[in-house]
Amino acid sequence: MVVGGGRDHHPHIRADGTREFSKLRDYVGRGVLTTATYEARALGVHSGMPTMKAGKLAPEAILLPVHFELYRRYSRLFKQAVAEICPSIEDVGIDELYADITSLPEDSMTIARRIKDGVRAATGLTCSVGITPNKLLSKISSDLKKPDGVTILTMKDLPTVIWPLPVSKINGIGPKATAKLGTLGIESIGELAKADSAALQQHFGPHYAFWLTEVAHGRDDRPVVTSSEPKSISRETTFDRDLHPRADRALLTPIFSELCAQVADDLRRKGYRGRTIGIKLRFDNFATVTRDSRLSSATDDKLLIRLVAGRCLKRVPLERRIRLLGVRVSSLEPAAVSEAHLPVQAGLGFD
DNA sequence: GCAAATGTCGCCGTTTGA
DNA sequence: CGGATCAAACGGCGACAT
Repeated sequence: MVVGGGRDHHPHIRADGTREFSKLRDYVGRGVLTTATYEARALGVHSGMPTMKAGKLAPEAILLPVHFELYRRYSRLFKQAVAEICPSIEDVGIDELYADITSLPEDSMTIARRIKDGVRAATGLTCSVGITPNKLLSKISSDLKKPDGVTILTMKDLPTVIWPLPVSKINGIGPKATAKLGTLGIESIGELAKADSAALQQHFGPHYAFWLTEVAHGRDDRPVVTSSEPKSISRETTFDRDLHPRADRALLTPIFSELCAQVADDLRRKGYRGRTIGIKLRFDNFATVTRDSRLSSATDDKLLIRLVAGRCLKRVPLERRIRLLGVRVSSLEPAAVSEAHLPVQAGLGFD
């Protein structure tokens, strides 16, 4: 079974009230998978994979639609349950968190048990836990035994447990860095730990080279950050088909305006205004461009956002069909602080 | 061919403002 | 008043994450 797809494909309700789910092989569209069961993963399917491509690997898999409201509800329950046990928690997306448990008196295994029991009681779900000296190692460890696992490490375990792993297991080493390290003959974290410092600097620059060496030795002093303010709020959409900037203008314009309205609405609901308006385009060849424009004061007004976003769009050479359009507002400030009712300084006009 | 949505961060070249 | 200089701000983009 897999979850994802894109757009709204919902189970068909039969006459007797039972539900008929769609098969992955029947999917048509440009969506990607949000996740997949371990059975589907065994066939080479994984989250982020284009749904069409997954359909070729696992045609018999059942395709479920995404239910973000439900996931958010369970995310809240899960985090509340852990918060009952752990004093300091950092949010990392919808299904992960870091907790600083330095101050807890119990031993690591007891804490892991309490967390897992608490999460199960609150949600009915299992989770996997890594308990180690820092965030870097905990992130790797929590992934080692899945599902429903516990991994407890100290620095002594580094050579035997961490060093054999591929460098891509390190949070922050993605596909590009992994490939580049591979060309240098560095595949495992252990190989990275003993890699020649000068060679690393040569290829990655002094800053990133230093970081690579630090993380390869399991060193990480980042604190658990318990609160943060958003830096930007955005909306974007991928079209069912690539749209021509002029021939499909009648389709693009209302989508563009709707994205602006949604961003404005998100800003208001979350209590922010922003000074920088930006757009994002992705063309049929998957090349992505962005354009930003800064205002003299922060706004959450959809018409002003639309006006400025429209000016950004005029700065992009439109020689290809467009597959994605996005609108972003950044340089955020709390709406309470910004002067709510100053006269708007820009002239308004429709294009 | 087939590649979402949302967000953060760092780098770098250019612009701007003392 | 015209440059030179330097730091901060801005804007674009790539990499990475869930």
